[in-house]
Amino acid sequence: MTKPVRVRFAPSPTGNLHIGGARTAIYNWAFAKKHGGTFVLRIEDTDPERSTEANTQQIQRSLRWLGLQWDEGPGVGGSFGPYQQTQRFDTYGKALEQLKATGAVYPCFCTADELAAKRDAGMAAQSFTGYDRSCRGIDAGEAQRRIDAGEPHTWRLKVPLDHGPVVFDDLVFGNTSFPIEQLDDFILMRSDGTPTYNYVVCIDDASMQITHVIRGDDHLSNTPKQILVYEALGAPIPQFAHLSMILGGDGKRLSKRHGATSVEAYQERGFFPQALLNYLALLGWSLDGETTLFDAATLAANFSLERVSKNPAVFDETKLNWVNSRYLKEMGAPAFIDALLPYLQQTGFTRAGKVLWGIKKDPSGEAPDAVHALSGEPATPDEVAVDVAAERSWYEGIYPLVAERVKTLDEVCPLIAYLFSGPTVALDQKSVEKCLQKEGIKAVLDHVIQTLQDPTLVWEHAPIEDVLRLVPEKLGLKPKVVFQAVRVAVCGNMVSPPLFESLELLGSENTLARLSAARQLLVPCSS
RNA sequence: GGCCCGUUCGUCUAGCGGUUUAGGACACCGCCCUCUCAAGGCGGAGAUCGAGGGUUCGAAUCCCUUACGGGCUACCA
Repeated sequence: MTKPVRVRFAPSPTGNLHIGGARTAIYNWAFAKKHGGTFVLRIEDTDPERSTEANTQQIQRSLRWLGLQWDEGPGVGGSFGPYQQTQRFDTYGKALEQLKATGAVYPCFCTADELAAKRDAGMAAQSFTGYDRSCRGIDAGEAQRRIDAGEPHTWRLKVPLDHGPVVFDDLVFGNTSFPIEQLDDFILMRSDGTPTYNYVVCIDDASMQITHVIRGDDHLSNTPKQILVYEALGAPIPQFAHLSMILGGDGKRLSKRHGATSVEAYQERGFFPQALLNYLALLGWSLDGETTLFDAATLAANFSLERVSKNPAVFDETKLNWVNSRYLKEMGAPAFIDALLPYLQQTGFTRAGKVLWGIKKDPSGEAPDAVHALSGEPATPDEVAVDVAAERSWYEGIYPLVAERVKTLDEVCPLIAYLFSGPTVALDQKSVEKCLQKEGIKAVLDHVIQTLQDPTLVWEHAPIEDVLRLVPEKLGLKPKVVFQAVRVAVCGNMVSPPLFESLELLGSENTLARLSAARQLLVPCSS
């Protein structure tokens, strides 16, 4: 009979949930699901300087967004709470009393300055730099007198010198061993009465009955210390699985200077949670070495720590983009428009009634020219939402135009801006020169206008294409010449989503207005 | 400095002593398709498995040494 699996993700709310933390959470979640276990969320907020409630909330939002719902923890409760360390200080105090009673700890009266000096000396001697255990030999009675006298002191673990190497079988790294003499009598309780990380993590994992500790490998070297605490406590030692870290493109630890590192940033940039989850899962784990696309359920059903890599992985946004684009191509128009709504609202694009009208407000100034050229009063998010609801099928028509052309949602609006600028469109100068200002283009536009003015023409992309294909034939021109001219005249740029579908969405009125405008441009003196 | 960990195409990885002329994916290059851009199809280039020693009939796979990278060495987590 093996105990039911209980794992935890224990972020410290000193920032947003970042890529590395998310991957740790994903593996913990998947491991729990795979074994029918419990996934616990615990907030490690013992550092009051850097921990904030806002970060605590943000981390939870990002986890939920990724679909990693915890079974126990903040917001959902559980029978091992509270799940925030700042609310568990009495537990740490009680455990310390137990350790005092068994003589596993001792008070240390060394000051921070004294410790620093000792450390420097050890460093200079090029040897062991841990605590020299000078207070370990202080007589118990004297120690008590000094404590009673109010002398500041910390509580250190009395490392059993005759212990022999601390060994454990890491589920990722395998058998790992640390010489006992390398472990110093580290502090469990600070002089201000707050507990240290290596202490509380043991108390919490023990009292929450965590069976598998899956965490970053920056904790690999801390593990022997923690094992000593478990032993002093007489508590069962969980299984450990350490995860190698995620690096930036330069091989250095991933940090802000590599660009976006928070889950929230990727959410804002238009990545899908399933795609991020999928990509992150692949950073250090593989399903079978062949499969790259899978959903959360497949991950949960197949996850295994044995297949977790020991090597640090470089975070490659290009591949994330590709994974995201695959999800985008599969999702279908309804889901796409739902996901796109916030971006439309931010941009202020609306399709007010029969007249298309676009408004762009881009304070960052990073949007392409086509977007900048639009002007007018921005539509409010509510107006956009109302418009999208009212013109749902029109909006869904956008999906096939962009689904194979963008990788993330934030690329969509710049690409479709021309659909929202009504009877006029901003013309890209270079495109005009290349595709419009050429011999014979005026005649082309005349033919196109005439053709499209046919009142019997059904304004849908297939019939539009059928009649327009006749134009180059009649004029003895290459189709490309004709269609590129129309594209620039109507879409404003020589690069755009598919032409005939665009004309359909634009409607005959706007299409013809733009064609006429372009024709005027070519013949300034003509009325 | 000490201790611990890691090292397969540019990147993520498969590989757990012979089935490997080291497989897949992203990126890259070419061709096809084509109204642009994409997408898609087909094909290509790309790792002597960090290096050097062993063990073995046989090693990317086991052992040792070394180089490089990373972590811990805090009254941070």
